Amino acid sequence: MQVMATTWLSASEMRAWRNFIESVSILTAAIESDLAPFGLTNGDYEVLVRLSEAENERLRMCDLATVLLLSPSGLTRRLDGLVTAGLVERVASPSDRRVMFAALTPAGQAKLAEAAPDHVASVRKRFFKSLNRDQVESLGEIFETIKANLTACPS
Amino acid sequence: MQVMATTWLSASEMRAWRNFIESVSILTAAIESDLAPFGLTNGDYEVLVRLSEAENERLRMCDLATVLLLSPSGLTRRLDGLVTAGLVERVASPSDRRVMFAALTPAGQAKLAEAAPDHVASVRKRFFKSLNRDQVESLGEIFETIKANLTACPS
DNA sequence: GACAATTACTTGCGTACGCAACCTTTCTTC
DNA sequence: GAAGAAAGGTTGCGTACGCAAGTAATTGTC
Repeated sequence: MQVMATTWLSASEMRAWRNFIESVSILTAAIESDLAPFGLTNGDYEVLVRLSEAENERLRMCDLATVLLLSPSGLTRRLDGLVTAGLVERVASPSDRRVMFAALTPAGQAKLAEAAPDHVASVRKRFFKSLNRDQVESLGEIFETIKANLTACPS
Repeated sequence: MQVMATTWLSASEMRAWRNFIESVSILTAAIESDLAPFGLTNGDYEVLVRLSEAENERLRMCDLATVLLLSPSGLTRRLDGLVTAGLVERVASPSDRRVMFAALTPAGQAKLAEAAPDHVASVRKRFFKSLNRDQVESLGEIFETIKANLTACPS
């Protein structure tokens, strides 16, 4: 499709790209497995966190899907599991009958409180432990930039 | 919720962590969709690249699984698709009859040659475009460190 | 040289998730 | 205020992949 002379990745870019890709794989698997003893997946945990941060510990499904970068159907199924586990409730909106809220239950709050310290420790150990202060700073800046660039050109 | 004295993530760490997580989601989806017109997934592409870099354009299944960070069964299925598409062949090893090689076919080489320029352009556009030289350098260093840390403590 | 133990790969099964299709409710427009 | 458009959510279907179990071949041990 693109006929032009290709500019390959430089050695420096290649190093960044491959290490990044591989780190992501290993990291998510490691953090996932650290979370497994609590009966939560990484995605489950994210749901609980987002709900706990929300007003009244509840969010509309579509808003939750947006912040989690999940498709509507993906969220529906993810929630099914959490509802079955009793950690989250579906609550109909009184004002708009299309809308369902996902609401944290007391059990969900308890589960999050139980898992959070270990999860934070896990992230620290897997991700931040080997980095110095400047690197953490750089990292925040770099991915803020990348995210902005990604959302700017969704094409 | 949090009753105990946990060392939470600092603001700086939080920023790095969330932007990182979100960038990964958006980035992989974007790159995946850039690759879709070629009939390849991200994972497919990685297989083709690794085989193209290997001696005789072939690798033992278990070695390929290792470099791709994929489970044996995951690789078996991934290869099924590529074999059906005619991009890769399974070749029995003459010296060890347990072993199967995954070997790039001419069609596979052609497909890679066809997709690579766009893929590189995609990675550049999505990931590197907004970063300066120093940031790319930092990134390489940071994820090299993280990867080393991850492989060092698999616990 | 027979019999574990190990290695290489595949298959059955379960889970996660995206897309497209669908239903319901609300908003818009005239 | 009725018809069409849009928004919110769920379901059916297909794909990806990990784990555990199974098969086949090789290696190690005595």
